[in-house]
Amino acid sequence: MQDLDIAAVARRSGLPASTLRYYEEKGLIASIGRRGLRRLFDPGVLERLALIALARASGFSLDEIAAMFAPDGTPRIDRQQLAAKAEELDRTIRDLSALRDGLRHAAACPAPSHLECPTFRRLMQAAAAGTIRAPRRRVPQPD
Amino acid sequence: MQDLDIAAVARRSGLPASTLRYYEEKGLIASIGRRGLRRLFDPGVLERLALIALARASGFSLDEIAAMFAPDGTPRIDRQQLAAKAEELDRTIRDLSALRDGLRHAAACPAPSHLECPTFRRLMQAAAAGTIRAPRRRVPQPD
DNA sequence: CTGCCACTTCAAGCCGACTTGAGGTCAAGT
DNA sequence: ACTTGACCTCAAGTCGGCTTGAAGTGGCAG
Repeated sequence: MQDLDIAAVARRSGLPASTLRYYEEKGLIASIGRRGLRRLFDPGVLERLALIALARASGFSLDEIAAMFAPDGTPRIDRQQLAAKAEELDRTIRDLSALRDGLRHAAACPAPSHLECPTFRRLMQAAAAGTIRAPRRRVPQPD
Repeated sequence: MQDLDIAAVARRSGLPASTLRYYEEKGLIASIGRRGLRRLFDPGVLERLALIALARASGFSLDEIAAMFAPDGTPRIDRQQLAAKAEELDRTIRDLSALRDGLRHAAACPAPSHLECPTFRRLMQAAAAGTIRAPRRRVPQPD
C-alpha cells in the first residue's frame, strides 16, 4: 500500500488538497485510481509536483506547464524553452537590480525630497517609459 | 491653457484613459477641474504618474502607493519602506538568479532527462520546499 | 450496523488591476 | 443650430490560480 491519498500528498508536498484537485483537473497531475471516491496517487506525483513548483517559480503558467508533459505523462521539456526563460529571467534580474539600487540610493539620499534626487528621477523616467517591466506577482507563500 | 485633458495625459504618459480614470478613482491622481464633463489635469500629474510607475515596478500595490501620498498630495515616502523593498528585491533577485542558472544548466545539460540531472533536482526540491518564492506577475507591457 | 468525518463534486467567489460596454453629455467645428 | 465624437458614468467582465461552501458518499472504528 504505497499509494498516497490526497491528504498524504498534501502533507508531503505542502500543497492544499484543493490545489491538488485543481491541478488534476488542469491535467498537471493524474491520480492512479480511487478507493471509493477517494483519489489515490502514485508516490511519483511528488516529484512531478516539485517539477511543477520549479516551473511555476520560473514564471511558467499552469497551461504552459501542462504543455510540457507528453500525453503519457513523461515530461517533455524543451531546452530552447528553458534557455528562453533563462533569458527572460536575466532581463528581469537586470531590471530589478536597477530598481533595488535606485531604491537603496533613494533611501540613503540626503535630498529633501526624492523628487529632487537625479538618480531617483532617472529611475522614475525609466519606469514611466516602460523600460523597467519588472513586476510579477508572487506566488502566495505559506507563512 | 497649460492644463491637460485626459487624452493629452494618456498620450504623454502612455497610459490608457481608462487607467487614468481608475487611478483617479483610487485616489492615486487628482484632476484639478473640469471643462464641461471633461477632466483637466495639471501637467504635474505626469511626474506623479512616473512616480506611480516606479513604485509599481518596484512591486508596491496601488493601495500601498496611495498611502504614500499625504492628503495634500505631496509624496510622503518612507525611507525605511524603500530600504525594506530594496531588501525584498534583493531576495527576489537571488532566487531568480539561482533559477536562471539552473535553467541554463538544464538547457545545456547532457543528461537524457532533466530528472536525472542533480543540479536540476536540487532546484526542484528548493522550489517544492518554497525556498524559491520568485514569481510575480508581470505588468502588462505595451508591445 | 452505525456513525463519523475525511473525502467527493460542482458552482461560485476572491484578488488586483484594469478593460469593456451601454447609454448619456456637451464643447467645438461647419 | 446642428452634428460629431471624444469624453463621461456605472456596472460588469477578464485573467490566473486557486479557495470556499453546500450537499453528497462511503471506508473504517467501535
